[in-house]
Amino acid sequence: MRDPLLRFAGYITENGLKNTPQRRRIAEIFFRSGKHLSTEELYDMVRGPEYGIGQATVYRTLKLLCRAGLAREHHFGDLTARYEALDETAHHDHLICTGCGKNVEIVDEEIERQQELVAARNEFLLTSHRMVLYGLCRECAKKKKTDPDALSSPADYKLR
Amino acid sequence: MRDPLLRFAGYITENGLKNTPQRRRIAEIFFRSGKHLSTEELYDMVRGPEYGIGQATVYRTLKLLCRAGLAREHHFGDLTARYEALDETAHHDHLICTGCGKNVEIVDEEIERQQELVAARNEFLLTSHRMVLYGLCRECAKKKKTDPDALSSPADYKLR
DNA sequence: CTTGTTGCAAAGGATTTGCACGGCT
DNA sequence: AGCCGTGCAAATCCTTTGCAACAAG
Repeated sequence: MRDPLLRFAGYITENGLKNTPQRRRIAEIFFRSGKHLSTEELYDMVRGPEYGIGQATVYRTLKLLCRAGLAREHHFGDLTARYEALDETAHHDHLICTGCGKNVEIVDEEIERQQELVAARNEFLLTSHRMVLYGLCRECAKKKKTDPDALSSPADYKLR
Repeated sequence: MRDPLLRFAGYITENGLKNTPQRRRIAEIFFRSGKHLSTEELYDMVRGPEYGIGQATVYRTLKLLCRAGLAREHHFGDLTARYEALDETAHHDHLICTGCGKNVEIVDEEIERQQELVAARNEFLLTSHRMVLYGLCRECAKKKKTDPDALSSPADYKLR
């Protein structure tokens, strides 16, 4: 059962919850569209002329998806949370350009292996992790050479 | 010049800012005390009977410390920001127990090296990174075997 | 003196919650 | 019928900002 929508439906019934049209619509749009949406972005996508879905429901459903293990909450540089669909067959980390915000998904077997090792060394049973690399993409690095002030500094980017 | 307080003073003068008693006190307490304080915790430590320091000043000073490269903002599981002193001679990542909240600082040369590689492979100039491993420490893993409900699930922990 | 800094309180932004209503089961 | 879920608006929580008084350089 690979389809996240089905998995969501499964989670719902298994836990005595209810499969409402709002939840279906939110999940559907969430899984279909790109990654790393903020609640507000998703809210905007979800509410059509014929749908009157409330913000609160979006928040609640996103949390529910997290609880179901189908989504994950991120805090990158800004203060608003962003959610990404979680497909256990395709875990990944992030590489973010602090100049233009470009967000590349990465995976590195070697790092994953090493993480397990570090955890074991500390007598921890590793359940998950989160890794974000910050840097400048080629274009922004070049731009920076031309006009150093054109880009906000990495330090500033991480400020909030 | 290893002392962060001196470095802070240096940053202040170099940038035409002012070395006020509030800033001195906040920085002093921040660097002396443990890691990963929230603004509120620091605020409580900073305001003594004889000091009337405002919240806003604590927020502002913490930001300033980040800008000076002497502190770093973190968002672990909760929604409030936590700050940690940054000593460039001792970068580290985190290993957190989702059972009891234990927070172990870790460094792994191999991982650091590999991160550079991954960035380079994507034509990124790496400036910094952040990595948090989540798991269960030995005690909590044991506890979980005895009474699985005694601990909040990792998923819940990460919810917010 | 000039300009940055502070404290307070008000403003802001994101997320949660109380509550009455509506809809599954 | 009973209970969960929804929408709305009010409430919270954390953080930022405007402003007048103040203090460092």
